[in-house]
Amino acid sequence: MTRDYRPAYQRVLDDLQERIAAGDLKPGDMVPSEGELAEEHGISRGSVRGAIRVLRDTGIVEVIRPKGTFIRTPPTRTVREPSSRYQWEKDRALLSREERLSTGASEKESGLDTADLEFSAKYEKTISDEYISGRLGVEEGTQVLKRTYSTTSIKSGSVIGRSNSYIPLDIVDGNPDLLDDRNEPWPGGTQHQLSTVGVEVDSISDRILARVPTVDERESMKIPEGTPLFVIEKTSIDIAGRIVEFSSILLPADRAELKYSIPLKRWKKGQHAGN
Amino acid sequence: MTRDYRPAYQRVLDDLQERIAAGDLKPGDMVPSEGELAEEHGISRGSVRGAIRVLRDTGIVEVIRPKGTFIRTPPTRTVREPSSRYQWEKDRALLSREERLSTGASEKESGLDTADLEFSAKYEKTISDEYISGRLGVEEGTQVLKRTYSTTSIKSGSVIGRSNSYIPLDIVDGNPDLLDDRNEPWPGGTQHQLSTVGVEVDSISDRILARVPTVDERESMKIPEGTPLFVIEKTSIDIAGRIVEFSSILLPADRAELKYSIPLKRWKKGQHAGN
DNA sequence: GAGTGGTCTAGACCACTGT
DNA sequence: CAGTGGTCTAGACCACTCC
Repeated sequence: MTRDYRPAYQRVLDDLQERIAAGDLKPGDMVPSEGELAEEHGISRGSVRGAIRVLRDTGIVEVIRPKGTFIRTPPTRTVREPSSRYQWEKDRALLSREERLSTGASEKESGLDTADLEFSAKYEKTISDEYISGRLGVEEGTQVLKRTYSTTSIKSGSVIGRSNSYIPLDIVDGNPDLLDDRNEPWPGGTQHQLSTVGVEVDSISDRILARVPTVDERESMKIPEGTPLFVIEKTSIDIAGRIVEFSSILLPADRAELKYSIPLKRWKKGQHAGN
Repeated sequence: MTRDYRPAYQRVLDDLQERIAAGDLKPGDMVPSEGELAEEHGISRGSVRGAIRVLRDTGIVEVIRPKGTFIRTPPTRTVREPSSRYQWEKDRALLSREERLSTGASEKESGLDTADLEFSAKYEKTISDEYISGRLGVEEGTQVLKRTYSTTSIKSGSVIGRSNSYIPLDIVDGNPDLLDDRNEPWPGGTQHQLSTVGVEVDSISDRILARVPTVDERESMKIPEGTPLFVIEKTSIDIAGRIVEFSSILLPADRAELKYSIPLKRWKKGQHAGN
């Protein structure tokens, strides 16, 4: 007689994964309750919970309390494509107000409906701490404009992205409109805002990290378990070589993907096939 | 009298986080054992385990069995900078064999020692499935060269990255050397390999996702709990507009960061300050 | 009131390592 | 051998929603 040496919770896990793979459990379906599964397998509820936790932590199921545990529907991903988006924003900064009004910034991201997006912004003057100073290349204690943005999908109630943007105050204080968050959403975005104080952005550099969200972030952005967070640190440099803006952008990785295109310089004629 | 309404495991969690924040528990230190913590707080071991799980899942502690639970030392991150790296690789494809030999590909990534890196490659002819066909823009069932790469840090024994690369076979079968993995590591990398069959890469597009690793990936790449996985889907397009290579690259996010620079076109003279 | 998952207890046995 | 975390049990009470 062959015994089954797998731990009890592993047997439940394998069983559920088989049912999902076989299509017996489809997205939206409720997983049998913990009590039922315990009885089915002749084990205690604690062990069943171990199996369910693995499925939750890998984003396969979602607990909706107190209804039950359900197979998750994979969310649609919003594509963020900085390599073309940043240039598009720069081109737009030269257009008239009417032309800029006709298209927004976040609507450029595909996969989502404009009408479904809710946008909020808050401005605040503050003093740069060690971290922000390092990123902006200014002295600690320098006055900066801190702008906090949040984009939410109304339908799903989930946050698409959230960002903190920092600009040295002396760059923007020539235009009082730039210090007032009632002017948001600003048609044309940051690059147009900067253009009103004579700043032309020359290049933008993105640093990308991924990590597990903190408990606070999970709750405030309604991120399900098993979903990492993209952290994009965006640095804008103007044609004089100054850092004119730094943003830290948080994107839940189950609803975002990033895309960068890198064009390469052409070889000169007849140059290929180095030996 | 004020009662403490937090769940028991939450109290242990908060306590441990305070001790870490205060510096009482530093990287490398052992967290008190589950039994000790249970006694300290007058609760059962099961509740203590709940607190420890949160810390493990957010990458703060690491369990080394059967020694104990320890505060993790944040690993050094390897910077991957595709926007300059791809151009650098292209430039290198034109150099002589000696010049190409003098510098490797992965050594361009900063943060790691060349001598510490172990590299392995395996080639295999195969038939493209639906997914790969879609990515390469070829018909399902087309013959492709599949190349599997793995880079490991010898010292830490952990995998830095792993990738699967696919090239339509008709592109490379003109040069038998390209079908033989004994020629790896190939000085100059993929772009030089392609140059030997007359292919000049014109642009490369990276699609970036992040997700929680599967159990298999966690074990084979020695990824600690609480660490997401970067998935980079890299598509190379040649000057004729053909897709000449597709790779899927896995990078554990605790030891990687990505960096992309986007140069912007200059405005013409006197063009700023659109109204 | 019935059913769900969240939390908790007080025990238990196990595999593994280091002394 | 002692000490660690991994697994497990058989109960229990709770807050919440739906009917």
